[in-house]
Amino acid sequence: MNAKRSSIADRLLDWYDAHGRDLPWRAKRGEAPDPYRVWLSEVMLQQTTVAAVAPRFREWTERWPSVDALAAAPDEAIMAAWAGLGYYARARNLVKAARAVAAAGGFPRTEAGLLELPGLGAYTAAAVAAIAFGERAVVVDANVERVVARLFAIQTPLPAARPAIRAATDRITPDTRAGDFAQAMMDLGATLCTVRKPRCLLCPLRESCTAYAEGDPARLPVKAAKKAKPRRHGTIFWLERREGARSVWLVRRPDKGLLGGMRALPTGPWVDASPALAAAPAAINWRMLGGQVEHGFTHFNLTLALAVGRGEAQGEGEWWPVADLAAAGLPTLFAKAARAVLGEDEDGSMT
DNA sequence: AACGCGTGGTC
DNA sequence: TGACCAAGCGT
Repeated sequence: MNAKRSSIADRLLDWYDAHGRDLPWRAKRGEAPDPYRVWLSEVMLQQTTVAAVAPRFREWTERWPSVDALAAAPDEAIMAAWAGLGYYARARNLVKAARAVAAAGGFPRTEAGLLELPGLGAYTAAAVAAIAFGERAVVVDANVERVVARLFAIQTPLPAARPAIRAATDRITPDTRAGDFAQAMMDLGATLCTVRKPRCLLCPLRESCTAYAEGDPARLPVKAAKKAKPRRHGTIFWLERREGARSVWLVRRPDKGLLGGMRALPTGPWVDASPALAAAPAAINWRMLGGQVEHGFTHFNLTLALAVGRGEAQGEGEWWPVADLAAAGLPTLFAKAARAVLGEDEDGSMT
């Protein structure tokens, strides 16, 4: 059978066997995959780059080598360990899922069962079912959407094109090695069939690719226009106590919403106009620092003024030794603000 | 169905 | 250099 007649899946799997990436969560050839590592890596990789995840995955699995170990850990330790990775609902759901799995004595072994776990949606349930358990599941992430939209020259803009893309992916998914097929599609999307400047001359599927034949594969997939990001303003309060080791007042953010459940510096409301001292955690004389902190979220940009003061705190929170702030597990926004206050910021994010 | 939800890299 | 984007999920 020549290359032209062999299936897309066959050619892709041959390419994967020769050129697939060596990633820390992938089982070595001939070894059985560990569902815990597959699940953890898939959750970490949701909307997060391989480069960002790799070191965090290694640290995490060294500290908590099994789902039972993770299930036994305190919430606070898990949330702090997730700090900096973003999308903190993933960590909240990770805790719940780990305890459900530990209580059940193991992971569900089917796509439908996995879909019941918190934090596993259509993509992750299919990926874990295929990669960890060998089920023939149809795995569609942003890489697969791009590859498939180009292979079949699907012109419909995303997200309206999703049903057609899923159906096309189903048609080319093999009955065996569905997990390798999914990982191969993602490797292809990450290394050759990239958003900009795809390297079509190296692509094992070039002969089957309609977008390549038509001459401008980078044009696909078409995407709906995005809304402009508003800018909001707020104040971060850096409160130190007067006595004892140098300590700063930290609060825990509400479980739902932005940065939910994470340790944080107190903030006032985030509003459209300029900041004020509303909602300060102490009625003291605050000193406003000259610089501001800029931070971008998915759906808005934030400019934060920094108020510094000394005194007794009001409300719930804890005094945290400044020397040990790295262990508090602050989300990047607050870590950035702390650096600015402590004058450790050399890269110009103070404006 | 559209929106809320983080962060860092890329060009 | 700011806009775009990444192994999406929950509501």
